[in-house]
Amino acid sequence: MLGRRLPRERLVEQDLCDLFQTHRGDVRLALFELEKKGLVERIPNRGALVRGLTPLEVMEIYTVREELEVMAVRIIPFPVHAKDIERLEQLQRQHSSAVASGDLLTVFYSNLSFHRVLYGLCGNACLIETIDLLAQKVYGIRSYANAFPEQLDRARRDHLDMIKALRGSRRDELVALTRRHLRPSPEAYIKAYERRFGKADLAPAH
Amino acid sequence: MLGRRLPRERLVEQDLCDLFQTHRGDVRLALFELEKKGLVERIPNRGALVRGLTPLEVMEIYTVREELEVMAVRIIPFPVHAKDIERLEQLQRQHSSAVASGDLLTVFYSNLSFHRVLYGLCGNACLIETIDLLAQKVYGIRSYANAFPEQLDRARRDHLDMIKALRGSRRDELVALTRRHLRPSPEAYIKAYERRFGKADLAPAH
DNA sequence: CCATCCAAGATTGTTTACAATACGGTATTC
DNA sequence: GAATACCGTATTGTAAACAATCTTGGATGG
Repeated sequence: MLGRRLPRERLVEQDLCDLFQTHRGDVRLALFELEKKGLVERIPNRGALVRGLTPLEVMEIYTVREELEVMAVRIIPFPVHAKDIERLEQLQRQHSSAVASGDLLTVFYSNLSFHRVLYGLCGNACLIETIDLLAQKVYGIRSYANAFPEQLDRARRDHLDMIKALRGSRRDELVALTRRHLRPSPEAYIKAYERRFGKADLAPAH
Repeated sequence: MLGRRLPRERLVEQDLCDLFQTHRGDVRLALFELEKKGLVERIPNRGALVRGLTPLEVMEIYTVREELEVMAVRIIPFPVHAKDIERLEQLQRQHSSAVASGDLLTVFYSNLSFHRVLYGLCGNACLIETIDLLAQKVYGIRSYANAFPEQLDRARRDHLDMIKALRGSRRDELVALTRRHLRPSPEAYIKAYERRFGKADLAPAH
């Protein structure tokens, strides 16, 4: 999620055991799980590698994400309890100061919490979980969008606007903000991808 | 999915090793995976049990399923290729004859294939995968709906109507059919649940 | 009679060792 | 000189043994 591990990089089980101070059983479990999430590619008897996403995959994931996140904000019961708004504002402040100080790890986590709480308001546990799952699939491309400070700042302002819309129970505005908020990430990734590999390549990454 | 294993039934690793002729490593992997899907509950150091779904969970899952399946049929490119229609008809015939002969295992699998091919037409791999994931979460409640032959027959007729709508490129009709097709399963489950435990109980299953 | 404690058994979690497989380089053959 | 066979190494996949934990049943004491 921070762009430290690059696509096609090998993930050797024993190395990960040393790194995370655990045994191969758990590392194995994690690798299989990450494979299911699409973040890791596993080749039998050969090992695991970091998996890159093609622009096509990214677009498809974001299409579904948009549908689900819009669905979530559509079913949030209005008006939202003041306590929930406060919780969001608190996370937003945390996110905001992390953006200001350039602490990308905290940016990542506070942004995550913000959205979890926001979508959590919808009350449908399955929907929340599914939104989370899809977000995880594209963790790896966040580092592209977050490379530009202006993108981070725009996200910060989106959050503020979302809180305002929530407070005023303006659902349509919230839906529009949700859609807008999702756009830049895939766009930044696809642009970066095309700069590197050219426009034609839409085949799965190997 | 066939109702052989009942909620709260224990799943002992060694027993499953014997049953599936494999070693504990793989059984362990499977149990963790099933836990993530919500079909199995794991208690650390104590073991795994078959997990029951509450009516609330079932309703939530079906709400999201409906959204996604409707999304899928909305983006299917029309007209559908004749070859794809034929493939669906073939699976529908298989399903139909399994219903007639009461072969529930084949009913299950041919129904699964039918829907996979149908939603596969939408072309969005992530959407297809997510629909599949949610379907898996409610595999366990199918045995309730399938207990009544008239339900099986209704499903059979739905499939025929869907094929007709596909052939005629009537999208709105397909959407309506998709919604209708999803209704009976959760209803049958919730009715059976209430008969057994009473209406008030909406807490998570233990 | 009830609560508590303890020990035996069952089960999961971890470690280790070993087997199977795939890759890369070197020698061999034509 | 090129293709191929071979072998050592690195890594994954499997098996077995061991340790940790929990449950159960009965004994003990109040």
